[in-house]
Amino acid sequence: MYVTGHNRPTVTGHTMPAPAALKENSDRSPSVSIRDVAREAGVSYQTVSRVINQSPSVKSSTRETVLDAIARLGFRPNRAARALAGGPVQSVTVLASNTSLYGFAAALEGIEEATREVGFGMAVRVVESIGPDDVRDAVEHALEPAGAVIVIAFDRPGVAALECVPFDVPAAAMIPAPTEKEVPRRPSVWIDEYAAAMDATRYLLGLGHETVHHLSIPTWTGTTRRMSGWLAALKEARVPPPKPMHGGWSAEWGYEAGEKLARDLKVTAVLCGNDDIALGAMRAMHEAGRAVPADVSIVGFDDVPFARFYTPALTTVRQDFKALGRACFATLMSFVDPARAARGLELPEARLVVRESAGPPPGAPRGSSQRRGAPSLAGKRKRATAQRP
Amino acid sequence: MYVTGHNRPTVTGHTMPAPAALKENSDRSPSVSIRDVAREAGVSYQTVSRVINQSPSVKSSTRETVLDAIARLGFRPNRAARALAGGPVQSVTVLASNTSLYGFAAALEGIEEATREVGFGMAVRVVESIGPDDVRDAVEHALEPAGAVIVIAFDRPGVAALECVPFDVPAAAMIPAPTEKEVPRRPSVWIDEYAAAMDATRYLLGLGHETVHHLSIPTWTGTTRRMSGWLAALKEARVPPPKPMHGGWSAEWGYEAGEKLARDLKVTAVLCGNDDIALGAMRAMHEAGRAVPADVSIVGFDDVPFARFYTPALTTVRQDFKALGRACFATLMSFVDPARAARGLELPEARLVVRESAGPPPGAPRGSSQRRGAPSLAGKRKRATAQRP
DNA sequence: CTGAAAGCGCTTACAG
DNA sequence: CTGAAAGCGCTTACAG
Repeated sequence: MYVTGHNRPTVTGHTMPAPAALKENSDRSPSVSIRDVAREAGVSYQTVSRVINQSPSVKSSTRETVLDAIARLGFRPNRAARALAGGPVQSVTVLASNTSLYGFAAALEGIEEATREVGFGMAVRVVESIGPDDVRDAVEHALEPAGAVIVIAFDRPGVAALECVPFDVPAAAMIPAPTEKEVPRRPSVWIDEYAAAMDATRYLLGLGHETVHHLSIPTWTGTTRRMSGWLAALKEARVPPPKPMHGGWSAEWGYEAGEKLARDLKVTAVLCGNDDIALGAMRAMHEAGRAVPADVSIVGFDDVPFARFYTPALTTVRQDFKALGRACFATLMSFVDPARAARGLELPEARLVVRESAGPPPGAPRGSSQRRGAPSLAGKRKRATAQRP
Repeated sequence: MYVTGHNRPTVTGHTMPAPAALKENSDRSPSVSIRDVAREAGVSYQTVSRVINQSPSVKSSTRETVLDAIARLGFRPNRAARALAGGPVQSVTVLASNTSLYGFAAALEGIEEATREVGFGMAVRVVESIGPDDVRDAVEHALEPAGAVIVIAFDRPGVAALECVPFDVPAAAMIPAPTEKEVPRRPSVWIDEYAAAMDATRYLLGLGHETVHHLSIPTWTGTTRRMSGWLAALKEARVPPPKPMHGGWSAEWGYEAGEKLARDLKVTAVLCGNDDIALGAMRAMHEAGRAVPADVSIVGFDDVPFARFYTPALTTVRQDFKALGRACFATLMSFVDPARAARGLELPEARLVVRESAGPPPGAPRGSSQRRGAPSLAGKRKRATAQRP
């Protein structure tokens, strides 16, 4: 009895309005060209071109006249023509393996905003991890209409895509923080989560936990900056590091890993590679009858928008992927159109946000919970500049 | 002591590789044109054009020769030129007020997949709700490189954007399910959640709740199909409907609304307009000391990927926005390129997914919990076709 | 089935 | 400061 039964199609198509209706609604002819504007303004079409390209060498009175004509006619330049005629780059194609996971989606938002502000278009192409050929295909396909490329290279497919972008195409990438000696081969931006991961681990240790386990995000270099920070904090406290686990980015994987960890009663604190993993791990703990944070503390990474609404609210490390997206576009612009590139961008650092999912270990003596003191949570910002060495 | 202190810039830019390096990595000259291919293949460039456009009127041996030359030279057609020369539409611009909220992001994913499959490009432009002029601006801006437009018109800014799309531009929209008499003015797709909302409400009533409250998503028509379904189930049970609340889409708003509801001890069941609102409401209940589902039952809408990992796992109504995105692109294609449009698309219906966040009201007599029987949860699918009446 | 023409709407040089 | 030329890489007709 609870089953739906519509009489209406769930997907419908309606015929396009009749041509007559079309005319009424468009207040200008489909194609007003610069020649039309030129005629209207009584100048040559080259002058119109100069005006729309903000050329400084146009008398201001002429400019006014042209601008008026443009407004009257509702003219807007044709991007295809501009691109074809060798005009400046006006669009970016973003290559990513995913567009809905938090980090990716937020980065995309940042890029979109930044492109919009300077009148760029933004195309998006998902690159799946089928194989090198497919990646190359995807890249080439994506490049066609685009002037420039941004690759979200947080994961394997992303990195593969980045490597397939021909070097004659202006490109910038968002990458995992490289280690000290690594030098990205492309203009790149990243958030270095080393210090924040160290903070988070110290915080857990400070709460009285014997050790801290780590559920890592996937890595193809065998390590991540998050992992290094975790390791460093453990080393600092002379605690032998437990073997980190890794295998996926998702809550599903976090759940599976959490199930394993839940069986070991000595596990009382887990630093997760991202909030999705943390959510899955919390769920697994709950199902195993291990209360969070009473029995086991969970700390995430990223601070997804919903983290503060979880129960318990998730203690996590905040990262500003949106700002990172903007920064990436800015560094791309510094090559493509230096004059218009954003300068002195502020990229907030990753920082620990303490909420409810971590606490003292079970049976910890009262007072040991602040053994090493609580971390400072004041928003620390650092001025970072997209620079060209 | 927990404060970060990097020595490395968080944002870096690296110089572009030297021209020499560029050459090495690009296995073809930057611009191989159809004329180059024609020369290589020993045919005229028109023939090349025919081959890349899958014209049937090319001798297959000629086609082979040309395809060979294309592969050898690494030729790929220039989209700008194709568009300018009046070639067929090859790209879509998606207009949306948001790209990261679940429904929007999932729809975008579906559109992207569908475009990729047919070799279309996809641009994305966020339309902010600043004012009609800005929307029109955004639309016109977005249209430039694009051949066609898809508007995600779930909310006000989306609807405003849709209305600004000139009728001479092929466009399709994803809209809230219209009421019986409404006739969308554009080719549109939607999910009708009436029946599922009714199911959910009946389910709650069946659990023994006196009534069901509703935290609605924003609406500009005063109602939604979700609300109608909720109302219908209440009416069916002869329960006078409590006044629905609305004000936002977010967990923040759900939290605020939940705080108010938590004060009223007679509130034992809440149907939320989406899962974010539900998450916020659950959190508010938790903070108010009202256990979910022991004291109050919460049901969401959408089934976001994390709903099953929440604690309690969220009982909600699943909607397939990704499929909706694909369907929308398919209906657009049926106008733009009927031959290549996907047919007989399957769009899963919205359906209730029972998990843990709803249960009998506090103090309910044992056995009343199934008063009206449990809903069938079997996946019901319905064949829906993108049709042109 | 294939070739020669004209042109899409712009932008760069190049002239004055 | 402004105008006349050539051409970006393709696609449509139109011819044969």
